Amino acid sequence: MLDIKYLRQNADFVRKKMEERGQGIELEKFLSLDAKRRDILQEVETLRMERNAVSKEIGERKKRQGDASVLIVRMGEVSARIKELDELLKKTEDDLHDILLIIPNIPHESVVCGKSSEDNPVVRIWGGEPQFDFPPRPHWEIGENLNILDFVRGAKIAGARFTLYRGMGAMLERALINFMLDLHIFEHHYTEVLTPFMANKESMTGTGQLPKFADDLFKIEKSDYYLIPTAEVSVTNIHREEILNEEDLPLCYVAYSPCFRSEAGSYGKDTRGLIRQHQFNKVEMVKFTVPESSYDELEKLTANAEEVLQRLNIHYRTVSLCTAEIGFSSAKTYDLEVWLPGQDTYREISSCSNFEDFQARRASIRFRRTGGGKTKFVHTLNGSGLAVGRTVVAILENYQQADGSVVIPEVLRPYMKVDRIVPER
RNA sequence: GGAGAGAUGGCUGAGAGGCCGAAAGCGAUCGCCUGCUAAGCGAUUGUACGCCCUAAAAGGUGUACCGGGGGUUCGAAUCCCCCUCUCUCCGCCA
Repeated sequence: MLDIKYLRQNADFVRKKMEERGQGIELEKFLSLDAKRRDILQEVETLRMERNAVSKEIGERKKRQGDASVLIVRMGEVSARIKELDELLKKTEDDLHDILLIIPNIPHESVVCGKSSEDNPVVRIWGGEPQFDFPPRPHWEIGENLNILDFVRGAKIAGARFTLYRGMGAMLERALINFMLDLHIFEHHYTEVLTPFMANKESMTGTGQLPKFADDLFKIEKSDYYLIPTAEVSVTNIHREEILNEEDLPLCYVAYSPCFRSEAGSYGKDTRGLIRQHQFNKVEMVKFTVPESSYDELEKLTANAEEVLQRLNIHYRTVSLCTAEIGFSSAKTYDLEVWLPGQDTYREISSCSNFEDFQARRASIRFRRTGGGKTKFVHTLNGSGLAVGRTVVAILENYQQADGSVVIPEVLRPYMKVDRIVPER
């Protein structure tokens, strides 16, 4: 959510930035509602001032056994008018709020203006494509041949876009979760949290999933709960409606969670394999920082995510999303795209974003400077570190062997107890 | 699921229709005092929104806020209704 005063005073600039995003917003409606709200507020507050003064007078007259009936009658009228205006005010504020909640964040000045993923600048490339003396296969073939991924039974149990992991497949997923958590906890010094996997409407609104993206979420029937689409929701909302101390910042959390996404509107896209699932595992990093250091923290966060791929020794590149591609709540986002030889392409495996105060304002997450002063909104950041299912994909495809086996990356062997997954007889 | 108790500022905790943005204490900030530290003394000490002033702050002023929403009343932290959450007991349960 943008600052209402900022929006009022910089309407033209915001309009321009939204056009860069490819977003039209209802600025005129916002401005007229905003003006209307202030008109009503002035009238109703003047009336309240009168009511407060006269009510006091009534109390004093009654105490002195005086007659207050004329005043009481008049205040009855004033109160009726206040009630009328209050209703109008509430309606106006609700309408205003509705508009405010669906305006995206303003992209940071370093974000390039673009129209599609073609325009995302590549900022780094790490490693190189592995060479195969056989045609590399896609992970779904590798996984099925090894009998570690069962797409048919996953679909039987739940439906399309669900997968059953089996044997070393299940263990690989679990090893990756632990490897990533251990790295971020012990070497990058994040605090581990394990959160609820469902969240309420307030939390979903706080991080920006609601109200605009309700269709992307799974909602639990007959309740106010939604399955989280990312741990970003539950972790960021840890501090919703809190005032933090400057000396405690930055707060850095890491959380494992399953993620649930309806994938509405992506019918027919990535239907094979693990790439696009209704449920997938992710290790997520979340930071709460002071405004002046949030972009430094974004670089560190991105480096922390990249470290996972480097330790796994898998080729990837880092891109900076252009204005048309960054998410609704984000001011700047780096995507990590991992190389998938079986599909001869790069695929997103992590997304690291600085939301500046956009989420903090929605969720009312503030901090107080050491030594006092006014409270300010923190900056929030998050990044996948990494999407676990897609990491399994990357390992299967990058570490596949001619005989159909898959070598386990060095760093995972302590977790896996084996150095290779071989086909079952 | 049943029965009961509660929710007040950064924290603890009073207040039970008007004198309440709210006692007291703690904490914090500033100042004084003290050859260190501790103690002591004095002052200040919420948030949001509007308006005035301002380049912007500061400042002034008004309104709202005592878990959330409705109601009663000239007037509600206080009375009534609904909801949420917390705690205790019973039942059920991993």
